[in-house]
Amino acid sequence: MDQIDGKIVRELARDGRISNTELADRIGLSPSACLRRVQELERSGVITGYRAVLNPAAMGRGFVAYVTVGLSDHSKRAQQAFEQAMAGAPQCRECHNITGTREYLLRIEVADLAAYKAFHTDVLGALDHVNALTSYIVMGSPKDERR
Amino acid sequence: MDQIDGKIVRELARDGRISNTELADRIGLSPSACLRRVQELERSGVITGYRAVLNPAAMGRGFVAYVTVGLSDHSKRAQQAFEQAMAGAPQCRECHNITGTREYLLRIEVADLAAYKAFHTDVLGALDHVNALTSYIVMGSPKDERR
DNA sequence: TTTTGCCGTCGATCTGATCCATGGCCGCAA
DNA sequence: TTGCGGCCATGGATCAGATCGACGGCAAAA
Repeated sequence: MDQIDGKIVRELARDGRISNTELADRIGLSPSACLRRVQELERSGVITGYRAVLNPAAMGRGFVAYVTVGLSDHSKRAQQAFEQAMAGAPQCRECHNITGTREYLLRIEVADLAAYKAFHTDVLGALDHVNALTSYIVMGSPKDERR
Repeated sequence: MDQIDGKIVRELARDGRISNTELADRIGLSPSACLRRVQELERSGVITGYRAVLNPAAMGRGFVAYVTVGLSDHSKRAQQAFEQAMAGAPQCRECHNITGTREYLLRIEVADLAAYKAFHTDVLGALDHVNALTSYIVMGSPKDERR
C-alpha cells in the first residue's frame, strides 16, 4: 500500500467501473502495471468487492433513522435472538453492538414515517427484553456518506 | 421498477462488475433486453453509480464510533461552521442532521482508539458551541452493513 | 382489431481485458 | 564496478464483452 495504491483505491472507490486503461491514465501508470496493482489489492483483501450504488428514495428507503436499543436480559441467548431478528428484518440495514448503556445501534431505512412506525411497533415491539429505545430520525446528511 | 428490475438491482448491488452477459443469465433475460433495463435504471437515477468496497482495516478505518453532537448555538451560521468542519475531517464519514436534543449524529472511522481520542480532542474539542457529546463505540457488526 | 411495449435473435463493430515478451531504470549488496 | 531483483513502459496477439441497429414475435391494452 504505497501512495500509488492509495490513488488507485480512491479512484475505484469513486467509480468502480472505470476501465483499467482509463484508471492507468488517471494514475499515471501503464495499463499492465496498473492491472497488476489492482489485482494485488483485490487478492490481498484491500478491495473486497464492487457494488452498484442505489438511490434510497427509488428503493423505498428514503426515510432513515438510527435507533439505540437496550436489552433488559443481558444473556448471550437474548442477544443472539435480537441479532437474529435484526438480520431477518429488511428495514434494518446495520446492527452495531456498541459500548455504553445501550447495547445496539441500528440503522433503519424505510419508505416513510408510517413504515418506520410499523417497524417500531411490529418488529421491535414484538421482541422480548427490549427495554429502552432512542430514535434519531435523520433529517438530511450534509456530508453524504463517503463510501 | 418491476420485479425484474428488482432482481437486476439486487445482483448489481451484490456485484457491480458482473458482465452484462452474466447478469442477463442470472436474471433470465437476453443480454440486449438486460442491457436496455440497466441503462434505463442508470438513466432514471435508480442506480447512481458503482464503487469499489474497501477493507476498513486495510484503510486505517477499523475503529468505528458513532457520536451525537449538540450545539449550544443554534444559529444557521454555527450549524454551517460545524458541517463544514465535518466535511473537512477525513475521520468523519457520515454527518447526519437528526431530530431530538442532539443536532448531529456522526460516524467516525479511524485506525484505533488513540486516533479516535485525537479526533475527539483535536477536531471536536477545537470547535466552538459543541456542548454535548455521546460516543457509541462499535464493538463489531453482527449484521454487517448491507449495501 | 390495431397499437403499444417488451422481448429474443442476429450481425457488425469497437473497446477493453489479459497474457506475453522485451527492454529500461534504479537501488542494493557482493 | 558488476550483477541481480523489483518495477515500470511498450507493443503485439487474442478473446470476451459492450453496444448498437434492425427485424420479427407475442401479449396486453385500447
